[in-house]
Amino acid sequence: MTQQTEPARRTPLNRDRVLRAAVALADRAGIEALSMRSLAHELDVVPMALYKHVANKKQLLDGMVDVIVGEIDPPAGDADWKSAIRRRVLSARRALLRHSWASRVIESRTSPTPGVLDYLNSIIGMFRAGGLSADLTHHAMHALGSRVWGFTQELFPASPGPAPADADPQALAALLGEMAARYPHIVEIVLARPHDGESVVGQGCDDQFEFEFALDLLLDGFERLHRQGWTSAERF
Amino acid sequence: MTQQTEPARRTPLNRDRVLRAAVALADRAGIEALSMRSLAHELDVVPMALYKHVANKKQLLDGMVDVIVGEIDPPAGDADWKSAIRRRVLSARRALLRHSWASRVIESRTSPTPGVLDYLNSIIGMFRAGGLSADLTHHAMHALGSRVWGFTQELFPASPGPAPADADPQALAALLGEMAARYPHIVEIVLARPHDGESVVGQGCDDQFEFEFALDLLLDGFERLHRQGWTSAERF
DNA sequence: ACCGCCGGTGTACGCCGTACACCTTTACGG
DNA sequence: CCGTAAAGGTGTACGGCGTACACCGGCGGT
Repeated sequence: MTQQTEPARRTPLNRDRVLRAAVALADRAGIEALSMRSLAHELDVVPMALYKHVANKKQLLDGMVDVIVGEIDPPAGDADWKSAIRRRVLSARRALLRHSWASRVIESRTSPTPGVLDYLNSIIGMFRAGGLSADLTHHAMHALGSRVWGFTQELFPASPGPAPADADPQALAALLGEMAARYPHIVEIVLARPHDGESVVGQGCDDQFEFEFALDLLLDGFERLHRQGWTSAERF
Repeated sequence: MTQQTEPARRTPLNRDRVLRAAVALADRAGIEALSMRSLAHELDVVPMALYKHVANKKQLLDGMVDVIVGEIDPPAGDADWKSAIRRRVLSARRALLRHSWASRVIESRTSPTPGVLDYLNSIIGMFRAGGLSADLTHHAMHALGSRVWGFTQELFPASPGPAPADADPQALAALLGEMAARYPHIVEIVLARPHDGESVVGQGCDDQFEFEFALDLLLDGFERLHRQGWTSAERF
């Protein structure tokens, strides 16, 4: 028989399948569990096979970034520049939140990929279309920083100390006491959720609110500067 | 002779010497060249010796962060909250700029060290001393994000494409042309330095200016919200 | 005189990324 | 129809990493 009885022939790999599998694996097992070997195993292939489709691991990560960037909604034509940019950035945020590893990978990339450049180019274009000067737009992009991607560096990646979901509440309260003695301002701030829930530990912050708060503060600032015809030459 | 003729006995290691050597090595050779092995070699010691002084590499990096945080100037008592915070943050920036790897390490740390907590606590205290509510301060800290450390995620870590210090200007100009065709807005922005130097490629941005621009935009925003008695409950 | 501990050693394990030579399958031009 | 060359997958191997674990010399305290 010329046909192999084996379950047909594996459909051959290609760059796209590799990238998608990498994204899926990182989603499921975490970015630190993504190695060329583990990815190859996932694809039922020997590690070196991957190198026929991506040059090296850096390029793999770059490709994964572009996959995620491709999930960001295209700009919506209507609306003023401010809310158009706001919407787009929040869309980027949703994409990044779907892949919790993505922000860390974007941070660590050392040279921009075409997809990244496309996105940045288009955001800049939205500022310009809104009438902001190239000068102001330049500084606005810097001011946004990683916020154009919809994320901010978390100051407290998790609650400090051991995970909150362990140990008896006795010890937990004691720990909070220690914290309050040593870092009174931090504790006060962490507990500062205006009214409602008075759970002992502030159950974390509303990240979405925090993000929009800062984003709006910046966008409003840009708008104000734009209206008053600001140029960077003013501060000689 | 009971005395060894060898150059006496090596003064024994301790945690502090290890951390300082690690910082020095990272400064000199880059953070990616810092391994337990290379650090041990630097200290004329076998790799495993380090583990008598730091639990593992994560803790080594945490310790290095605390060394850098220790370089940040203490708060200066005089002056209003805004300029006091401004000064402190810019001092943090100077410390981080002295150790170019530090921002990346701070970003990647997963749980805060005592030194980090001290610093954040004191910044928060400065907001509170200025009269800002715990609520507003909370959001202000989030809005600052990594900017309390004096750095911002760079959008273009270097100029895109190959390093600028190579190849003939002919090819470089052609590359710029391609860029301008594909990413017109980016190119316009990059070249938008108000008057002076008209070098072909914008020779990079004035990072210090960009940082202060964004920092002041945020601080001014906080001040405005403070003056008008803003609380987060407003946006129900 | 002894013991215990502290700091430094040596060996080894299991990961990692990837260079390189090899083999199979497929596509195509003569 | 065949020969060949490319494309895609394999196997082996190397050097590097973090670190577990057993060990050992010398010093201080009893």
